[in-house]
Amino acid sequence: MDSPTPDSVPADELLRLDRQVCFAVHGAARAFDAVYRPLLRELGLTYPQYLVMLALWEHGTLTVKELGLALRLDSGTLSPLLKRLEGAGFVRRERDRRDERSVTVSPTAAGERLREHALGVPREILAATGMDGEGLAEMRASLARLTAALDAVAPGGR
Amino acid sequence: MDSPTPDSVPADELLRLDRQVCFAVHGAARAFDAVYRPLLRELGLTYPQYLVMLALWEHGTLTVKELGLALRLDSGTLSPLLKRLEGAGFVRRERDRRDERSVTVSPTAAGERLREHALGVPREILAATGMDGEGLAEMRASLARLTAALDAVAPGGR
DNA sequence: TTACATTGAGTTGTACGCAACCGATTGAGA
DNA sequence: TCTCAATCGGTTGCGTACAACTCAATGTAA
Repeated sequence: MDSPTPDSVPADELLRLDRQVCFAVHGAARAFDAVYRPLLRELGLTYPQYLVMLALWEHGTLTVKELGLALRLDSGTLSPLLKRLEGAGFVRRERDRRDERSVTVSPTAAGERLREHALGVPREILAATGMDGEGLAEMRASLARLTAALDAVAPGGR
Repeated sequence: MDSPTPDSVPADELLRLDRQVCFAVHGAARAFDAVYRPLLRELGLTYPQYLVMLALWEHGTLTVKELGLALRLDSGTLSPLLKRLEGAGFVRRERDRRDERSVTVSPTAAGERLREHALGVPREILAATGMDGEGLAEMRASLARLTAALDAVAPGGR
């Protein structure tokens, strides 16, 4: 499954081009972070913690494994993150009695209350992008295709 | 300068949508990392270190300040990173005699030799994206517009 | 020239993200 | 049943990234 690589372009040239592509993706990711940070700071969350809360608000209870699949994070990232969320009082962790290997994660009452304060975040983010729903959907689709192609090469997902 | 935010869409809905947008960007960035990692591992570089070397191969010598502007990284990230590159023997750091506050960074002979080994990387990345130059250029432009809009809200860049 | 603000690197502390590994639990085959 | 592989969560170590701070060097205004 080879791809269209113009062999006419000198590798020298590509040493600049390839940077711009991946560089643009990383730049956008960090620009997003910079917009999210002050908003989430008021909630006492970081962006990855916010993602976890979004998943829990939607599903109620998830195992660490399920969270990892949903957010593409492994236990090395999730374990300390969840410990901090638990320390902040937003989340409760308990061993699944039917499978003692699993740990279920659920929002506490404080975690549910936090949801109300988070409702305003998405609209501010949307406004900050300066794009409409259509443009964002299109970009999301493009990024999904790109990510899928990259994933096919490097197994990435956990 | 308000943006088109459809107030008809319930915030509830947005709590899922907004995740997908920013989430897709982060996902693509991490998928890129996963493809770069094994390639750069053979060179003894991480991706941010690779970016520094790209900049130095292109410009020969840069100050820490200039590197920070080019890569959007602050001294808190660059200082230890450059120290590791220096420890690996790819880079030389010296105080600028005309302005003792500045530190200039230059590739060593080993750093220059590394460039030859890095020439193959971009083509492999390009192939992994499964996209042609046109598609990538278009995506890059979209991401640049998005990043610019986000930067206007959160000063981000250092 | 002397205060004072500014600039440029560096350091510290916190939080991801990944690789590599560990221990306990569970499942599956001989 | 008994052994062994697979699964799940956790920990450690390393390398970013950012905020907040320090310190030396430089620029500027009185």
